Formats: sequence, C-alpha cells, structure tokens
Amino acid sequence: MADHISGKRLQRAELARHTGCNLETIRYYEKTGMMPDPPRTASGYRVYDDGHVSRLRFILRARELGFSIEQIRGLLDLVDGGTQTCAEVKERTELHLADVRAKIADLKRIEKVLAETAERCSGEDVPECPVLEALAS
Amino acid sequence: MADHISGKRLQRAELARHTGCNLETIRYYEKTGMMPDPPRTASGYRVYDDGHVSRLRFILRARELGFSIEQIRGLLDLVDGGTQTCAEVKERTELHLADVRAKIADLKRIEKVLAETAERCSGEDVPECPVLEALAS
DNA sequence: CTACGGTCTGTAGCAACTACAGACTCAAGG
DNA sequence: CCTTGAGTCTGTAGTTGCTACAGACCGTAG
Repeated sequence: MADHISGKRLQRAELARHTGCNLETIRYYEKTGMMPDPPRTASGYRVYDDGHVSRLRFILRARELGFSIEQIRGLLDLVDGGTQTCAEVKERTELHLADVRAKIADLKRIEKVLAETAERCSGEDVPECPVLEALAS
Repeated sequence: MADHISGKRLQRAELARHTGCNLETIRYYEKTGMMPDPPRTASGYRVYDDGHVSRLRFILRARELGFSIEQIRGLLDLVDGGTQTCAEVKERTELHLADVRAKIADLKRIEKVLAETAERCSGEDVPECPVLEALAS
C-alpha cells in the first residue's frame, strides 16, 4: 500500500527504458552529482521513483537542446535552491542561444567552402582536385 | 649553402608560430601518424622543413573545415599514396558536407526551441519560467 | 538448487587536444 | 669557464560526456 503513495519504484534498467537514457549514463549523472544518489535496497540495488524520472528527463531535454553538463548543473542548482527567477533562467538561455547561433554561423561558413570547392571538382579519374588544392594552398 | 636547397629548418616552436598551431598539437599529430616523424639533431631536437609546414597547414585547414582526424587521415593516405582521384576526394567531401548540413539542421532545430521558449519568458523576478517548464514537461 | 539474468563497483576507452613535471640542451652574458 | 634563462625532450594526466567492459554479487524461475 505504501508503494501507492509515491508511485512505482524502478530499477536502473527500468529507469533507462522509461527515459531512453543509456544505463551507464545514469550512473555517470549520479557520479557527477546531477542526479541525486538514490536510496538502495538492503543488497545495494538502486531504487528510483517518479522524482528521479522527472529529473533525468529534465537533464536529457537540456542535453538535447545542447546545454553542457556545466550549464545544466547551473540550471539544476537554481531549481534545487528554489531561488530561481525567470529572469535568471532567461539570461542563461539567451547566452546559450548565442552560443548555438555562433556554432551555426561557423558551420555555415564551413558548408559554403565545402560546397563551393566540391562544386569545382570535375569528379573525374584524375589526380588534380580543387579540394586538395584548397587544403594545400 | 646546402640549407638553401630545401629551405629553412625550423624548431618546433617556430613551426608552431608559422602555422598558428599549438606547440603540443604538433607532437600529437606526430604521435597519431598524421605528421611524419621529423629528423632529429644529434641531441634529439626535431627539425622541420617546408614539407612539414605544408602538411601541417593542410591538416589545420581540414580541421577548420570540420573534417575529423580520421577523415583527414584518409585524405592524407590518398595523397601519400599518390593514387587519389578527384572523384574520390569529391565523394569524401560531399559525405562530410552532408554531415555538416545535418549538424546545421540539428542546431537550427535547437535554436528554434530555445528562441521560442525564451521569447515566452516574462524576464521578471518570478520563479515560474517557460524554459524550466519546457525542460520539465 | 542451479542457471540466467540483473545489478554492483572500479576502471579504461573514445575524440582531439592541452598542460604539466622533471630532465636535458643550447646560446648569450659576465 | 660558468651560469642563467629559454627552448626542448619524454611520458603522463586532465578535459567533456559519455560508453563499455571485468569480475563479483543478487534474485528469481524452473
């Protein structure tokens, strides 16, 4: 009955399945302090609950959005402290957004050079190649 | 006089300065076989020449264009074998171009989510925040 | 009761560098 | 001739974000 109060208890592999996270990655997140150390059974098995599921999902979403571990740790600290304000979170998000935009700009520059150079290739069975020339120049 | 035949001899720090490459990175490229082991002086100092400068520049350009070490190694193998054809190089370039475009697409998706979510933030001194909600949802 | 899966720990590996520590060498100044 | 300071040598450890073992344990179904 007590089980019903705070929902289902999960083992590590179950948590992994629920979240799509790799098994070992969970342990890694615990080691690095992003996930709390879960309670254990008498024999040492980790026991997870809904809280862990939520937190892991939070982390995975943030990773999907390209936040670094350090950045996520920062967000989690805010949340854990209960002291976060929308302004703070927005600021961090916009900083990260600027990073992402810079990366996009970089990649676009790269794309342009690659596309233009490949375009000039004859694509024939000859050793001369504009790509190699561009790299060697 | 003999020096004039094959140009200036450089020490490691000079090669680094000439190419803008980090000092230690040169050693790393040698260890991984992308740069040839250079000849040494009697006391073991590396001695570089124009050939090393060119090759290192090639590697650095390729890295700037986002080719991985493995991909660069592949290009260098082609060149070293003297068996490369424009067709082969073009094909590899286009494969890499596809990678780059996929990364751009990923980042744009991320950018969109971040921008839209941050846009909805009040930016005020309140704990409720659309970004956190998006991550927790 | 045994077999098979799950879990536990610590550790090593990946990319692509970067940064030491501790020993050596080399050229210039006194 | 000797010292001093800068350069070089080697091997190794750190970085980020995981992933993948090995070898020992645990838990349950047949």
